[in-house]
Amino acid sequence: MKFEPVTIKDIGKALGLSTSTVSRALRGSYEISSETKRLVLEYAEKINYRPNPIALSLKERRNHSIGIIVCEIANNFFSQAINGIESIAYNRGYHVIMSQSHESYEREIVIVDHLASRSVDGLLVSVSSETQDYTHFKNLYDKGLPIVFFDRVANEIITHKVIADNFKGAFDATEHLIENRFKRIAHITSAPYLSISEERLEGYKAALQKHDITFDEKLVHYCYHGGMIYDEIETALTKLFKLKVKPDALFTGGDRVTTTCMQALQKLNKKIPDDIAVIGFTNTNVGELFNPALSVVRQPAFEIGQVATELLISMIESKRPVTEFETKILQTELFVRNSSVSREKG
Amino acid sequence: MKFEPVTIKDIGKALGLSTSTVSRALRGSYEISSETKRLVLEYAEKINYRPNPIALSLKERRNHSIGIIVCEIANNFFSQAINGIESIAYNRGYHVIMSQSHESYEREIVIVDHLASRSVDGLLVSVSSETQDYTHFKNLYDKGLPIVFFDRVANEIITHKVIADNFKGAFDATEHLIENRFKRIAHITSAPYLSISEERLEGYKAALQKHDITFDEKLVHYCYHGGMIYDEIETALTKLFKLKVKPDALFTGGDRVTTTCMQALQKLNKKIPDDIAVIGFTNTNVGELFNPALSVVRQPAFEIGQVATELLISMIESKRPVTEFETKILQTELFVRNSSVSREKG
DNA sequence: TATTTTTACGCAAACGTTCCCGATAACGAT
DNA sequence: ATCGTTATCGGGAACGTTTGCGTAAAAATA
Repeated sequence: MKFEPVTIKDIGKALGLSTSTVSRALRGSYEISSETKRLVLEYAEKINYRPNPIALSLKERRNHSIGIIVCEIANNFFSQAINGIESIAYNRGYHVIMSQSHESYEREIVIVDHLASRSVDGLLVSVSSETQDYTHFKNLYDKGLPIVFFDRVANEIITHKVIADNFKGAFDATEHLIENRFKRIAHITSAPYLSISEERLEGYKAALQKHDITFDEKLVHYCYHGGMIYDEIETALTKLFKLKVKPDALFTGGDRVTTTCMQALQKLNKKIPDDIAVIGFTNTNVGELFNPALSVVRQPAFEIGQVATELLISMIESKRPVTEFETKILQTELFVRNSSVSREKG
Repeated sequence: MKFEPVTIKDIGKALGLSTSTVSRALRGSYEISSETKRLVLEYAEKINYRPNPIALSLKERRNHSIGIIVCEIANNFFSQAINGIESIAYNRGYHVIMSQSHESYEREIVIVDHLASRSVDGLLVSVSSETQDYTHFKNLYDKGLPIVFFDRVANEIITHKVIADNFKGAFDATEHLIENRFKRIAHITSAPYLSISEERLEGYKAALQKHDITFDEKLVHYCYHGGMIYDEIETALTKLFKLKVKPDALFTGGDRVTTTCMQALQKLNKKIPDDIAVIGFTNTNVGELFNPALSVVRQPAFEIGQVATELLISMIESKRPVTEFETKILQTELFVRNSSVSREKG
């Protein structure tokens, strides 16, 4: 099934004009008589002519499309971020091409290669949780393909980056727990080499230190699949509850990690916040409907997407090579609800 | 910022061969000596040659990309459906280009026009809640652009469609409420002209009829923005509670409608299921974490996306015009939890 | 009237590929 | 020696556009 496109040539033939004249008339060039312009415009309108974007891309060596690589779309944070991306891209005349790495390094490589073989003008990337080596990005970037990282960034690559203030978000969440008299705060998070994991861990540590609580390695668990695999989370929780001195609170470092933890806690029959208090990084918009209402650190996902896209497009459209790069850090928001406020201790 | 592409011409120049020879060598044509092939292949590998997909698209008049139009990505059902779409498209070598109508008819028209001006080989569409006129789709479809509708379909257009069994899903949900002794069942749903709304309403009515409960128009409320606007939902609920004979149960017809209803009920201080029982169409995967655990009708979103994509690609790749169309109906799943089971009445 | 300027348009190349049609050489067959 | 084959390659058109350059006719100027 193919559909017969109407081209500039068809207009020319119908009107007895050359393609160049038609092209110029369409663009309103001054060297075409107004009479001819009228004729062309009217006819084009009549047969509903649309310029072929592929031909244009070939000429201009531009696609007017940007590629997005994220781990999952079905994730509150990323779907909101993509929303922000799309809102800017759309206004600037760019298409958005999406791919999911499903947290797989292998797949990320294939996708990058696939997307970047010049079918895309730039890349918006949040790396997979498996990714430790960034040469697949580096190669393309060095060849001149604009890339902007958001959320999970590749620190090795010098380009624009847009992230939430993960350190402060984690610090605030942890301090909030401490201020509510919780002393033994566990931390379940994503893969350790992920930039977000590191930043959040540092925030968590800093809050403990500020309040003279010694950091205990045994209270930190990394889930290499970012909460996508239930068992990984349940195992981590089980281990935590087997500790001689059990944790009385839990700070989770990721969207999926948080909700999966909640499910696992329910299954393990743990009462929140009595058995364990919970606060987590997540962008769910139904936290207040949970039982109990879930305290969360919320990232400005939509804005992160927007800012990243603006930076990317500025790179794409820049005439001269960009040499000054910035890392934008957007503030998180703390929503305190019942899951992190002890009824006894309060 | 642009990056200098390596073309078939560069290879030719470097090796003293014509572009045609290089092209043929790359494709392994039999009329090229194995020695030349080796040379070309090696050199291409060395300089990391990638064929320019844009040039190919221009030649083949194919893009190997499919457009998706949905109302919102940040929606459990759609993000899961897109997941399914992407899983198939990826394997078949297609890119996925996404757009959001944000439930706006105007915007849908712009998007369709934008996407379809031959930059896309086919369209996967779930129409916006505002859309009542389908000529923008019809025009393109008649010109030969393959379109497959999923979830919210345009019945007027004869093509493949993939939907959940909305009638049965609604029937089951309603009957479940009835079997749990609820008698006055309200129904809050999306825009009335949406195919899904109609199908679900019919299922709801059928269940009432089966159990000899007379249908009461006053118990049905349409939310034209599909739950995206909080006030619309709260207003509907308030009206329901002002009825002389108040409803004792609520069946919600959509992902966003359901979660927003839950939020509004919480704000209105209604106890579930004592004040009102709730069951709703939603694909949230945290329903069991709600307070109380939420009963849901779940659509096979991922599979719907997959099937729709398979049908679309089969249309795209079909040599002869497709004349036989099917409407695939996939079964929903009922998850009964506490929100729809009365403690008193049970 | 002869010359210059302006107006309005066409030709052809280019973007990167593929592919039809030749072309050239080597080689065996006649 | 001539011819037909076969193997191997190049030329050039085509996909739909844009654009630099050239040029005829018309208009303006001398």
